[in-house]
Parts: sequence; structure tokens; C-alpha cells
Amino acid sequence: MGEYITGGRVFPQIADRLRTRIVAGDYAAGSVMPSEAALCKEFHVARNTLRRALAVLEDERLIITVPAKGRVVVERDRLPHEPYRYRLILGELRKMIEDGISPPGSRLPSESALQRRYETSRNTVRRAYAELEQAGLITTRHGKGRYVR
Amino acid sequence: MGEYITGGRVFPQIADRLRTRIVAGDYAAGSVMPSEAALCKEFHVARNTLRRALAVLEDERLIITVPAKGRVVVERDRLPHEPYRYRLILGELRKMIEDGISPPGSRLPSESALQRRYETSRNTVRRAYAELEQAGLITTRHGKGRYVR
DNA sequence: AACACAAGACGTCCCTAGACGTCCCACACT
DNA sequence: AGTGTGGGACGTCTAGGGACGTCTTGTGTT
Repeated sequence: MGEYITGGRVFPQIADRLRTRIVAGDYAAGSVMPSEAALCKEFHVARNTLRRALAVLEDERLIITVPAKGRVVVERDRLPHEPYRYRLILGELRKMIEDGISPPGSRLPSESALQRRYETSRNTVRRAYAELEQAGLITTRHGKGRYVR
Repeated sequence: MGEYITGGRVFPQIADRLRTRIVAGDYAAGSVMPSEAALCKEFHVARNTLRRALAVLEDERLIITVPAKGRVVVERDRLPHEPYRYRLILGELRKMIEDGISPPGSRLPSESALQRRYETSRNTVRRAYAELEQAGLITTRHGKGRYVR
């Protein structure tokens, strides 16, 4: 816990301390930083102030904000991978379809199969399939399964 | 684990065994029975079969099926209370408004206040408020709170 | 042929938890 | 007056877990 320098603005100081942690590797590249709430507690500042500090770091391209996820520390010379699970599943399924690995008419994995494969919830799997259906790439037959259109 | 009586139908047997548990109080009145999945496992039967057995008990007014909740054992001479949390909150809030305890223009409890009061999730609180707003009973002012219309 | 049963797939709903996003307001300090 | 801070409220999204509802398809018994 550092002292508060009276007179100076506080959010730049917090930005400094967070930047130090990032370059030192305390917050590993590619990982998610502690949440706003956690950092607010640690630094004893309001969310307002903390967010300003984080905005500074984002301006410096040190972190990327991912809503519903958190702040991800940027990895140099590596493009950021998909932060959302359902988007990841969605991408892999779409690739299988577009590459012809799952030809039109073929049956796609069941929800429970994907649930096991990706170690995720049924909700997330369904979300991915919902978008594929929305995109017109697949059709669903109740009680039977999903098929490539 | 009892034996299976060859020749007889199995779902009536399961209904019998479940009925016995209910009248014996193994499944207390007002409580929720084990889920279909759990009972399927215990009796080593398909969901189909188990549901038939449960349908028998529901016909006999011994249990009530509550989607997303489970089977509730009926309480004699007590009308069943609201099974869904958000409906319960909704009901109490509406009563406060209609009884004039929360007069028009007055501010309603914040989401976090209700969250604490009912020991529930923010989602559930929001759900209740959403229905009140849908019903035109309240209005929401972003950043300020909710008010009786 | 009809029925019971098994097994599995998808559909819908309730509930919890946690992130970030936005807005509003009071206060202090400049 | 303007800015920084603290603090709070509501908005939206991702994710996980679980219950019942419905549909389809086999298999075996009657």
C-alpha cells in the first residue's frame, strides 16, 4: 500500500502501479487482470477513478477490455484469441462446415457431445448452434439432431 | 432395491413405491421431490417410465409439477405458495404499491437492497421489477432508481 | 398391431455469479 | 465554473447448473 501523494491526481498513480505490474509480468501476457471491483478494493479508490487508470493503460495498448470477461493483458506478436467460449465453438463448427468436413446433410454433434468435448455448459453450446442456425448454415430437427443445410 | 415383477407393468410399481414414501413422510409435504433424473437412476428406469409413474401421483393430487423446479408434495389444507422466487418478490412489491404503502412517486428499493433482503440474485430481482414495469406500475430512471408511477 | 420401455435429442424455463458499461449525484479542491 | 473523486443505481453480456416438456427412434412383449 503506497502513500497517497497529496496534490497529485490519483488515477495516474494507479495507472503507473498497474503498468509496473504488467511489464514485470505480475499480470501475465494473455491473462485476465483482476476485476474492477477487486482493484477498487485493493487501491481503496472509487470505480470511477480506477476506470480512468485502466483507460490510460488501454490507450497505451497494454490491455484490452473484454466486456463480461475482464481486462486482458496484450500479448506482443500474438493476435488475441477468441475471448468468448461460445464464439470459439461457433468458429470451429463453422470451419468444419465451410471446409466440407461436415458436408451438407450430415449430422452434427449433439449438444451433450459438444458439452463434453468443450467441457462447457449446455447453454453455451446451444448459443453457438443458435448462431449457426441464424446464419442459415444448419437446420435443427427436434428430437433428432442438427444437420448441415 | 426391490425386484422387478415380471409380467406386471413397471410404472405402476414405481408409482406405488413413491406413493408410499409420500404418505410415510419420506418426502415431506411442501418439499420438492428428487428430480426425474435422480429417480431414474435410483429405479433404473427410463425417463419415459418414471414420468408415467409421476403422472399417476399427479392424477391422485399427491404432487404438483412445477416446471424448472420439480415435483412438489401437496400440503393438505394449505394452498400452495408461489414456487418461483421472482414471482414472490413481484407479488410483495405489487402489494406494497396497490395497498398504498409505496405511494405514486415514491422510490422503490434498489436492486441491491432487494438482493440482500431476499437473499437472491440480481437477475431475479430485475426480473420482478421488469414485470412490474411491463405492467405499467413503475418507471425506471437510469442511475437513479425505480419509482411508483 | 398395440403397447411399454429404453435411450437420446432438442426446447424452455428458473436461478446464480460475475464482468464491464452507463448514468446520476454529492462533495472537495482548484 | 470546472475537474477529480467517491459512491450508488441501473443496463447488458457471458457462463454455468438444473428442472421439466416434447419429440424421435429403437426394442421387446403382448
